[in-house]
Amino acid sequence: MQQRLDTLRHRSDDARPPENVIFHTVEPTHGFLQDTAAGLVQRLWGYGGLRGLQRKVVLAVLRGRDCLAVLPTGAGKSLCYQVPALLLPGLTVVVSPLISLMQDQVAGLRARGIAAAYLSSTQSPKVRRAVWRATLKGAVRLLYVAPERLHQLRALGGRVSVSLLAVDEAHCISEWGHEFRPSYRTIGRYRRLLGRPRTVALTATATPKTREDIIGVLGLERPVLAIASFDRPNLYFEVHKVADERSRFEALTSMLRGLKGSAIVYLPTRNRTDGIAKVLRQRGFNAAPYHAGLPGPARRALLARFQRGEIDIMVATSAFGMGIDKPDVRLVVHLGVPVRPEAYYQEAGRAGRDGKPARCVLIWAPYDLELASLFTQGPSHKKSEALQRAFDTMRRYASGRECRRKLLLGYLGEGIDRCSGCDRCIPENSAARTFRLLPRGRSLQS
DNA sequence: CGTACCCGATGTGTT
Repeated sequence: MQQRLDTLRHRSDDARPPENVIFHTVEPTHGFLQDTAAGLVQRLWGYGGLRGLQRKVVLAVLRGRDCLAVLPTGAGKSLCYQVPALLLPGLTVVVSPLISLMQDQVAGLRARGIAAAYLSSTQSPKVRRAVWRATLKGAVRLLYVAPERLHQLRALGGRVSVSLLAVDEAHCISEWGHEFRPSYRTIGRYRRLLGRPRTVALTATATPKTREDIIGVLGLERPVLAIASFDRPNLYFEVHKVADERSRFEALTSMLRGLKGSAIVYLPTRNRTDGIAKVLRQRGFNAAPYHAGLPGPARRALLARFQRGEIDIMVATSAFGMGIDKPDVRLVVHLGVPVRPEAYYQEAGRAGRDGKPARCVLIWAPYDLELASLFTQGPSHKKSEALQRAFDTMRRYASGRECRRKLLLGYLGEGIDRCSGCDRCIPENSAARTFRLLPRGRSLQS
């Protein structure tokens, strides 16, 4: 509670770029042809055109269809709704989970001359009023809001028609909607209130069950599905079982000593994040802790320093996640066992975004499984069978003999022909050579 | 365990 107050207090005195509410307007483009969408992408983004599944989504949305897009980071999810937003008349409402994501998106759009805006608690009443005024005048093409604010869209009162609703990071409906951010499960209601505009839901990770949940909650009608492969051939998956904290720390430092480039170390609690970061620093590593207990400005500074390469190792809770896109993370280590495989895969997948070889390592001790099992009860001690099943998969991931990649991708609903590298399929030292994971002469096993 | 929005009360410093 105290920490929550701290975060709030620091948010207001935080230095932010000036809130510009003067909009430039891009020439409206008429016509619903593929050429028009491609032309727009060329003119405003400088890309050759739309890519595979991206084009599928854009065309489906332009034809008036609902759409569920499950595309990995880097596939260009944002364009899937931004391009239709510019080609359709009226307003596009984008539901986004984080203020920082809204700010990034709006800044990017405005840099291209697109009239985009967001509404959030960080804005002064003056700025918020200006955004509303511009929106009601029809001067805003894309309006970003958190789900908690959707009810305010009643104020549009039919004066502005919403032609497209986009739900970014739509997995939040399933992952956060039940306990943490219940507003996520009410989006469907506001969709009906807005006259059931065509709707596109986007996420990078969703199991078949999560997809059904998203479709149900939003009330998508015969949605077009655009689902990409999640296999990341350049990632090597490995698991190390240890008996105690001492050997766990030894395993961790031996990996970090061989590190070329940057790494993320994930821990289950803030306390342990602080502790491990401190000990690593004492041992001479360039590491820093990151979690939601730190004041907002400090978090932003840490993120910026990590992205500039001034911090090598981020020791973090799951707060270190959305909106991070550092291409050259060579190693992601989990100390402890996450409950949900999709969360594990998403965090581990922050390694090797540049396509070059990278390692995803889980270091676990038997008591980690008991702790994780406790978490499957949920915060209100409700038994969740779905969570139980998810954790069974993670237990098998940690302690079973199956191919790590096949298990994770299978859980995400994808079958694979062959594994490009995990400690069950390729012996570690030959993998160390293939993946160039370590400097010459070092053995992977400590 | 850990993830974030929202709002409104209270306090601090500037016009």
